[in-house]
Amino acid sequence: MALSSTDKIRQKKQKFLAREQQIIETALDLLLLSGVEKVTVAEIARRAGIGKGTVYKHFESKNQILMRIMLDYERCTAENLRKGIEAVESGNPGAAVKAYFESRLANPALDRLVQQLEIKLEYEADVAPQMEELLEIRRSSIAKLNSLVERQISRGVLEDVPPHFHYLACWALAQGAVDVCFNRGFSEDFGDKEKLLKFITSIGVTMGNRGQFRGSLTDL
Amino acid sequence: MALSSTDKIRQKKQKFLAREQQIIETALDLLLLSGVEKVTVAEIARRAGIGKGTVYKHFESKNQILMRIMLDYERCTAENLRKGIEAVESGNPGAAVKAYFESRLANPALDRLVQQLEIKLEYEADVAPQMEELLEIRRSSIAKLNSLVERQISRGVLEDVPPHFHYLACWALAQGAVDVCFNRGFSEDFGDKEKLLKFITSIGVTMGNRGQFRGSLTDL
Amino acid sequence: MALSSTDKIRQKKQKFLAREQQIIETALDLLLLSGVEKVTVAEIARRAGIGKGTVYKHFESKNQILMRIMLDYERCTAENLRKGIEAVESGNPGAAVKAYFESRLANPALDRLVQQLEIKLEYEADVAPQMEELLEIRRSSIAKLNSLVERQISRGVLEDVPPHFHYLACWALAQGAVDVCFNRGFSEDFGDKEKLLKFITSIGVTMGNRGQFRGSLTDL
Amino acid sequence: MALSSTDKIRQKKQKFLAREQQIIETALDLLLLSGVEKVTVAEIARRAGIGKGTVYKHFESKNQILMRIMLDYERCTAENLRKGIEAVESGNPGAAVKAYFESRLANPALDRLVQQLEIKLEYEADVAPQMEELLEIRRSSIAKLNSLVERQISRGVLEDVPPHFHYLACWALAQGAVDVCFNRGFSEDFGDKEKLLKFITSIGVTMGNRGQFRGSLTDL
DNA sequence: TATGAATGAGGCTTCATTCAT
DNA sequence: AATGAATGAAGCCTCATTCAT
Repeated sequence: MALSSTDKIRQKKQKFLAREQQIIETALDLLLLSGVEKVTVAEIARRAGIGKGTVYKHFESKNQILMRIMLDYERCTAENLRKGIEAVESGNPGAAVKAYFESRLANPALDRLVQQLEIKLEYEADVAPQMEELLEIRRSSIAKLNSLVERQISRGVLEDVPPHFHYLACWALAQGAVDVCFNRGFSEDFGDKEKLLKFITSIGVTMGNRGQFRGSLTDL
Repeated sequence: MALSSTDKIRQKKQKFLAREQQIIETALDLLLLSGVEKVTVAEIARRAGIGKGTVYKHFESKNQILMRIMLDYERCTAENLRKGIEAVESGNPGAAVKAYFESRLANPALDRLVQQLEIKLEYEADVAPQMEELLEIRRSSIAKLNSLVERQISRGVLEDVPPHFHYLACWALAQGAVDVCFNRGFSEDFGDKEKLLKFITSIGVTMGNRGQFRGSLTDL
Repeated sequence: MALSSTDKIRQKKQKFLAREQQIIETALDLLLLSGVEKVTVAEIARRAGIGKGTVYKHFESKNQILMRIMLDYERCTAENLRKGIEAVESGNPGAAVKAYFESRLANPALDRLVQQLEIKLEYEADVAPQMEELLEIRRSSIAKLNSLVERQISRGVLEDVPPHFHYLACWALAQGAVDVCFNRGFSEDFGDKEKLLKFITSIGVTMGNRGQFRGSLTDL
Repeated sequence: MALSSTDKIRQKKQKFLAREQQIIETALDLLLLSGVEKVTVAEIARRAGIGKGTVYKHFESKNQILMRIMLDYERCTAENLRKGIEAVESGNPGAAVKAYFESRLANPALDRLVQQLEIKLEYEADVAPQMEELLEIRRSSIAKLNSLVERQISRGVLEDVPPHFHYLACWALAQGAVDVCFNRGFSEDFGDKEKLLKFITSIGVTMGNRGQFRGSLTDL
């Protein structure tokens, strides 16, 4: 039953990577629980059941952990969007918007967290390369969206405004929908969040369609 | 021309209040300039040209300063909304939504700052009473909106969904519109923010109107 | 007996400056006692009877404290050298060298400490401006020495080698003399350090004089 | 052609010793490159192409590595000095001093490094035995020097001062000459370090000779 | 009343050393 | 024997708040 040396090494690497994932998940849990500014490296380590030093074997800095969470999320969102765009091309016109909304509203707490992380990390020098990578992902998504929207405008499905108006409006609504879920005073008493988010998604799917505005866009 | 004792006292009070306002404004400037987590009490005092100790004569804690900024803003928004609702009652159906959007999008940077302050202060014990006050303002606005929306639903202007769906969707869009203005990668290359915000406002004004969804709401 | 407001302010400033001096002196004591790498900011603060934070009201970083000690010492040495050069010009040919040696050997422990500080701080970014200032002081001393030595060479007092040979040799001997005082194994058993340093100073004063080498310099 | 068991063991020992040497050399390279306080065990291991744990199979602690470098150097210097003293006894009076200077100035960077290591390790408990060994080497050299100098004094070659004055002065000059090579501000602009060191060596060879001081030693 | 020096808890990070594989 | 992941003590620095003047 002896494992070969290669196997042992592979096993070790697996364990190492598993621990990395564990750090990220612990960090994520804590971030969701206590808020971005309350989480410390010491606490992450304690909760993950490891030493502080171990964290730094996996990540160069605390910011790198946060950045990793952001990047993972951004990649996931971009992938979902990509699938949605594909579905549009297969003849399902609302699919992209729907996919985007569902991707972001599937876990609003996480989405909101990532929004906050972005604010925190925006100009932190030690994660600049990763931030650039993130922006690159977005730019790629934008490029795809632009051509998609342009086609839909030329087909008369969407209002003839600059393409980015459409997807930025969409993004705005999704962004805001997430906030709705958490803001005290407005939403805390409403138990039917699910339905609300569906309603908002419906708006997202139809907004910007030609004819919706009934003349209110003449001044654009 | 010596001032009477009463006058002197009044003058002093005026000066004291003026200084308080100055602290708030300086803090606001710095918050907008550097971000919520970068501003220190020392810097506020320095920029306001007063001593750090003086700041604590006016506010019990740093959080109280931030809270005050939030409250001022919330009151202003609520007041604008109130005027909008009045206008609706004077026969201008879209006025409330328009007023609300314009109020929040007039200074997106400030709006965004306040969103962040709310996250930061959400569960800080030392501003709990003021936070309650803020929530009270919101509840009051909500009550007004609820009856307004109910009337518009019964008149067939708006879709027949729970009233809060309408204003929360509206709030979400406004919230998101603000974020659009600042997020890197999505919006940095677009110079026509003005028009974009008008476009989003247009969506806000028409969204939720009956007939917009063309059957997509059957499952609510 | 009431002090005027101005007096009070002045008194406060004095106290503040006195504390700054106290920090430097405490730091110096500790550095001499325990070695450059053993002294911590916490320890300095504790020994000075103040809080850690207070240290950072006076100095931007730990390195700045060390740099200050270096600069103070360098200025003092440069001033002593300047006086020595003046004395040379008043007709006392060995005065400069003697002044230099006496200045540095007056407190060998301090001189040695400063040598070590220089190594530590050499390429630390946060004290680069002050390091430049220190080098400027040295350059100024060098310029004076150069012209002095050139005159003595042309008068036939010193060997005709590049001027900097003379003062660098001098500097080397002083530098080394300091080390002699502290190196275990060589000097620990000798109680007559005073006389030894005088002997070395004598060498310093006469070395490089014309005729000393008796032909051993022909290959230069 | 299978190797005998004894041969295999011998081969293994060879390899083990070679690795030890490699660690020392890698450490030395790094120390010269980055400075005593910047080198970590991890970096040494990485550069040597071995694991960190392996380093600790060869040395009990990081300090032991540094100590070893010192001891190697000290032994080398002592050996050179011994040869110089032999040459003196063969009728070459300046040979000892010359050998000593040449030994130390042959690689000033290394000499300087060792000076710094000595400061660092001076009172470190875990290398105390090795430090004692080093001091023993020095004492042995000193004993030889003492008798040599005494003979030269009695022959009228050297000034009649306590013997250790002579070799300590010599040591001081060598020590300082090394520093001259590296100190910024004094030496950075001079390209003719070679000649300078020869000049200083010349001084070393002649200093302390009878008649040099022309009466300036009367007060000793 | 206004001030700003003083405080110290608490955060991030480094690195020599250990030990299970 | 060789490895390198894990550890945690220890260091530097920040900043909201207090308090003597």
